[in-house]
Amino acid sequence: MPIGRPRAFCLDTALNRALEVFWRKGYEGTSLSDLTKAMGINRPSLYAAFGNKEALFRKALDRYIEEKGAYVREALEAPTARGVVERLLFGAADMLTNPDHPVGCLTVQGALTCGQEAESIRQELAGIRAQYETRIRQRMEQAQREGDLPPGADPAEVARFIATIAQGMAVQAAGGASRESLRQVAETALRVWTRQTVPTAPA
Amino acid sequence: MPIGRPRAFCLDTALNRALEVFWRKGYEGTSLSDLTKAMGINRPSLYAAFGNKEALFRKALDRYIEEKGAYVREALEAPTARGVVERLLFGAADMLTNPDHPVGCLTVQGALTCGQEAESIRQELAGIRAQYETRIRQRMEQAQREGDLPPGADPAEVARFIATIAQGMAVQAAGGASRESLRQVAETALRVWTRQTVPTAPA
DNA sequence: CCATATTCTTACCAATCGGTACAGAACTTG
DNA sequence: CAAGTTCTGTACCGATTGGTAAGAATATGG
Repeated sequence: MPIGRPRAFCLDTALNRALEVFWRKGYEGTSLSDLTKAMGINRPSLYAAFGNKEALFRKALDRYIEEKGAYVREALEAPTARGVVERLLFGAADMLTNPDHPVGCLTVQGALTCGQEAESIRQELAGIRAQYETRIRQRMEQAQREGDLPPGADPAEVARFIATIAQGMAVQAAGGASRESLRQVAETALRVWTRQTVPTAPA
Repeated sequence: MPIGRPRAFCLDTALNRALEVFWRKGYEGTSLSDLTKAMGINRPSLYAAFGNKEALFRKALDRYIEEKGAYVREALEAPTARGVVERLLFGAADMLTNPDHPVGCLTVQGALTCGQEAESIRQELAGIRAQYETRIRQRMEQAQREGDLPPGADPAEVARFIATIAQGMAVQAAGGASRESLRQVAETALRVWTRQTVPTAPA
């Protein structure tokens, strides 16, 4: 046990509370008072433990990606390209509407736009979304090497398309879309999966 | 000409400037100072002419829908279902990346999440997005009556899928996606259009 | 018990937030 | 010209923003 007065709150749960608030209200929409109230601590405790609002957001974002983004990592490990997409889209539908936490996706609704002071947060989130697309593309390239994706298909195009649908689902979730409706979107996308990966049908 | 001191600025261009700022920074990310600076007027002039920040946003939103959403109305009037979708998606790709105004879609990035005070704006935007989907659905129902969409297809499902893609494109645009990449997404979606509208292929 | 180290609480900071009071300027009407 | 009306500019409002100084409180190591 470290020397000095012991911390009266749990870092872990406090961070979880902060994540929830940022998730619901976005970076700019969340005030320090919102945070301290939800975390059950005073302002100086927050600053001592997490730095400042921006640093706290980044820590919450790390946790979000680690925990709520776990399904993405698992999906990318599915044996077939089709399985990857299936897990990505249904995983998104479930995560985005999970009643155990706020709806939608933090990387989309955290700061899609913002004032000057939050610009670096906005860019970080955009970078994470870009990474998401990149990882799908790399997985599709692998699938193509493995003969799992037709040689004529464009992995980048497939990845962008899937990422766009997933991000659209995030917008839908932010607007209150039900899990069933998002699952239907995933189903629709999957129904055409095989066809979609073939750029041009031979005449 | 009305009695009293004449207004020293143009209502129309001032509103356009306001729209541009809200579009770039979102409702919460835009401050009164941002607005007055961009509009070239002082605070009391803004309040006298437009009410308050929220009323100004709503007026800017009206103009946005009227002008930048024109392509949606035109798209819905295309003769075939496929033509409708084609115009919707390529129109979105072009509008979302038009260099003459901010990138992305105001109804998506204006206030996807927010603090308490902007809640009514958030809901209004969500409602407009829902309307967008509804209008597509109604057009697909019409197409189905006209035999333009297979009887087995679900107009609501098609509409939701198209709306989701369009909204995903808006997120991509907010992240800096190029016009070409969004056009590619539109192309990908259209390539599978015919197949997609047939729920289950007969065995 | 003392010294040291860390956290907690209270109270505060300057800056900015959205919004407005007020006086003078600029116009029309008579 | 004078009266009436509306806009503009300055200067301000209370509330809230993110962030912190200072001292009391609580632990460990001696």
